[in-house]
Amino acid sequence: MFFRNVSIKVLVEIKSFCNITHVNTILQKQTRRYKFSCLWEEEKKDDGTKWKFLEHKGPVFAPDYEPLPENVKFYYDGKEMRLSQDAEEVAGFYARMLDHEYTTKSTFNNNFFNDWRKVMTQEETKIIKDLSKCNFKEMHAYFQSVSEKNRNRTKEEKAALKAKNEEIQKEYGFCIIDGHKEKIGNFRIEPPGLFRGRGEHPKMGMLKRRVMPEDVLINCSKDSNIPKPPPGHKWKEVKHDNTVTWLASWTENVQGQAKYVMLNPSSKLKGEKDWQKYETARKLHKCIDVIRENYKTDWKAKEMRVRQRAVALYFIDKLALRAGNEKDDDQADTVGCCSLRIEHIALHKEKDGKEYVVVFDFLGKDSIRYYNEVPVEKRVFKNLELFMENKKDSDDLFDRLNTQTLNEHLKDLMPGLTAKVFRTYNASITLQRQLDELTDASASIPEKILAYNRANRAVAVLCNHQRAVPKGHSKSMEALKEKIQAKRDQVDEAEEDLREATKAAKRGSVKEKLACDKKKKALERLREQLKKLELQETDRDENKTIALGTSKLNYLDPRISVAWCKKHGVPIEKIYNKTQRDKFRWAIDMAGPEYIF
DNA sequence: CGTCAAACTTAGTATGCTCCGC
DNA sequence: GCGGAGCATACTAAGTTTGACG
Repeated sequence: MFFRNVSIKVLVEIKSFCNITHVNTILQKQTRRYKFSCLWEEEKKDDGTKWKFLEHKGPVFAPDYEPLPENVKFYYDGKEMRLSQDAEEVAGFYARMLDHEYTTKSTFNNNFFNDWRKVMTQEETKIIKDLSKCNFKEMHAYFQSVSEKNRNRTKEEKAALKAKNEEIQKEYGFCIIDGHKEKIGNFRIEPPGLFRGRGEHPKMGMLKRRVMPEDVLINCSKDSNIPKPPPGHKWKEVKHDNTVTWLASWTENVQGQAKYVMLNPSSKLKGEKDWQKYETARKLHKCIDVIRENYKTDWKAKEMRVRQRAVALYFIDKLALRAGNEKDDDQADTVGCCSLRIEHIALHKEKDGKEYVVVFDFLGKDSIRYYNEVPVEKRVFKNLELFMENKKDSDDLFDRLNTQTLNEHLKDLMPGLTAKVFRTYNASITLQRQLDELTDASASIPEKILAYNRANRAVAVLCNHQRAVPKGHSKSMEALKEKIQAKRDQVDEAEEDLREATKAAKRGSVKEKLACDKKKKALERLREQLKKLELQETDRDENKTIALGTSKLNYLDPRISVAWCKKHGVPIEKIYNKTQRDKFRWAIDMAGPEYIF
């Protein structure tokens, strides 16, 4: 807080004699900080407007389809067949995925074949009636050879390509919003292809149509340079809605959902929103005890609706479960807290020596499995038994509860409180507590970084952030183990060397003494290297199925990390990479050396 | 009140790139 | 220089929340 106030004061002075848009780089950075702080300290205008001026060049469209070379053939029922351009393009989407697991699934194949036939000519549909008679192998091989060629591009080709991309980025990748140039997050329209849902998605394999300018809505200021559609085309509509933050949008055909072009997380607009999110979490910290008392009392409520709400909230708080909205059956069957079904939990009066254990086993967001054995209070256990009475496996556990009513209740407990705030809050406070517990102030920097990663990992475990085991993990572990052994041998050798040298130095001249010193240093260096390797081993193995990135990016208040770095003399670059530093610039600029909770 | 969809955040994976040991 | 592991980035699917509508 101290730092922040000083900076603001100083910056107000700077601002008083500077034109913000024309100061030099250093001042610009300072000015931005000023503007951030200022906007956040002031009551923001509460009229829902997100900007006053917005100008951009519109999105970048996917490149046109390039027909296959003549010699790449498609065969149906053993016979060569020339496909129409549209049919060929869609066939190509499938051919690319031939060695992917998707193409072994009947849902994927049926959906693809169905949609493929829709783009065929009438003659083609008359012939192509059975996917299993289609031979895409030449097409597949062709695409493989193309990507192989791309991989083997010369340095010059690569540089040229990079330059071209940068050109596009420069032109389309930025917008002007309220006098500032800001990076756009996704300025490229999604190219056509086959829909790849996660988990058992009923729509997997469906054709994702090519998006045309005629599908695209543009949002910008009336008085800005309105983006031009590609030659010969028109936008669907140009609007000037300053209550939203998107620059362009279109409706995707598979699920009928809107897609948006929005700003990069480094932008002020997104940064402010992020900051607000963590401020709400801090507010929750101030009343969490009351809220916990409150839901514990409600475990005894007369109304079943209230009891269910109280138990659900307990899970959300204790286990960091997601809210769990209802889903349609044209999506993968996944659940969160409110949508848990009887089949997703099992009750054990006693399990592995613990009393009142609830076993959770369900698929959550992205069809990631959540498995957890949790001892709970007796009262919670009894309530769950009650909720499960006379129900089928496929019935809702909380049949009197949904996310809307839960969030309405939360809003009454604290303004701005919703179910997901608990996830943010518990993640951030876990980080802070773990950092305090795991960091040894006298440890080396690599050891401190290991401590940070462990704290980060505790949060990832809490939030159930998982990833596939990296390909070749066990192999790379073995290699690392070998390296460690080799280093150990080196250390032993160096120790022996030093012993000899010490002996020589005792009776020897200046020259021998110097040699001895050198050996000492060499040994030190080797020991350092060994330690580093050993730390790396622990870190990597503990990490194999846990994804740290998601929590770091979305759940951990960056001010905690920044404060920890300052307190322990760890350079911020050791914790955050470039992208992350850009996103968290507001915290890096503002945070003092003290924690936030 | 329930339903729907708009708008925005959160999520894992594919791909590209860098850096390290050989 | 070379190859490959691992990191960074791009991509886009899948969530949450809110507010309009009937």
